[in-house]
Amino acid sequence: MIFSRKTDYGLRALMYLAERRARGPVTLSEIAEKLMIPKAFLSKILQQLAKKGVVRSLKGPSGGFVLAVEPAEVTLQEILTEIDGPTRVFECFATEADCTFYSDCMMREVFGEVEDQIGAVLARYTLADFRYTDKPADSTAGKA
Amino acid sequence: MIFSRKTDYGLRALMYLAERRARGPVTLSEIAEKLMIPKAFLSKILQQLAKKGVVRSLKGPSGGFVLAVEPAEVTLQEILTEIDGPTRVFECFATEADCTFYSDCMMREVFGEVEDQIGAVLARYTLADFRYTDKPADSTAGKA
DNA sequence: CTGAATAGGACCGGTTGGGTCCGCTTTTCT
DNA sequence: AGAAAAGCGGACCCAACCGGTCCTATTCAG
Ligand code: SF4
Ligand code: SF4
Repeated sequence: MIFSRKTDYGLRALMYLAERRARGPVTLSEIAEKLMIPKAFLSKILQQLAKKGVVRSLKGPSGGFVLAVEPAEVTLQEILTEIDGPTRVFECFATEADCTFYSDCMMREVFGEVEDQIGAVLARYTLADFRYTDKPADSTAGKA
Repeated sequence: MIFSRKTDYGLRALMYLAERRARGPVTLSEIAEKLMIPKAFLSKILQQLAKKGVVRSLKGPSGGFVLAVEPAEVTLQEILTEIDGPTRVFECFATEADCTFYSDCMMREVFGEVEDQIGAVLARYTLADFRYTDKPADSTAGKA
């Protein structure tokens, strides 16, 4: 599986942050709770994203995370790369010496093509396409 | 990584078998040796392929493996599916209850699209496109 | 100064990928 | 019939990785 839970968590968190952008930093706890993501784990993901510059993190009280990019400006491909590293479909593990096919390998070619196609799809979407809409007050909680 | 060593080994073995098709069964040992694949491991892969009907296996002396399909008739997609199972790019692990996005999830959509694209590429090739050509007598062995 | 917040390192249990071993069965050859 | 040459298949093994936890250090608002 190319895209893991981490991918999912990270992307969802970014969607959430995109929505709250205007309203200042959002705490880890809030995101984790609303999105039902294990807090400690999400923390790691967000830290990573912070280092890559996708989000900004503010310490101290009234701190939290803020999206640092324009949602429509960052492609899904970029995001996934920052979370999971470049999308690798296959990696040739041999060298010229231990693979008969090395010098003219069809597989490397085809798998390269596959990777390109994936990239192409992923590049067509931006974070702005992934909208978070707040739940309309949980139905089990009596409202009316 | 979607495509593993197993994929690589299996596909290479099939390429080899495609070339030797006319000349009767090829033994596991021969394939393993020529292709530099761990014998016991390759055995497993070929067994699997035999059960799926891609190759036929003959026991006893003068036995071995024979390709059971027409190289040009079987797509890369089919082959890889038999070796590795269906090409899964992402699997949603949540249910309606634990993911806020469930009912209208963009990710599932996009990842589905990605899978389709991969399938499309893979379906464009057949085993016949993956040719094995015997090495022209190893260059280190003095020939001239 | 204190408390609320992130940063980050250590650690951990389960799964899986890659691979081995060995005894069993089938088939052919003499 | 028996020996030898194949494949069959189950048990096992190891290392890496994934998902996740925990604990301490740091930073900053009030
Ligand atoms: S076949 Fe191609 S990809 Fe596979 S090992 Fe040989 S060179 Fe690498
Ligand atoms: S976001 Fe979509 S894919 Fe991810 S868990 Fe929720 S429903 Fe499944």
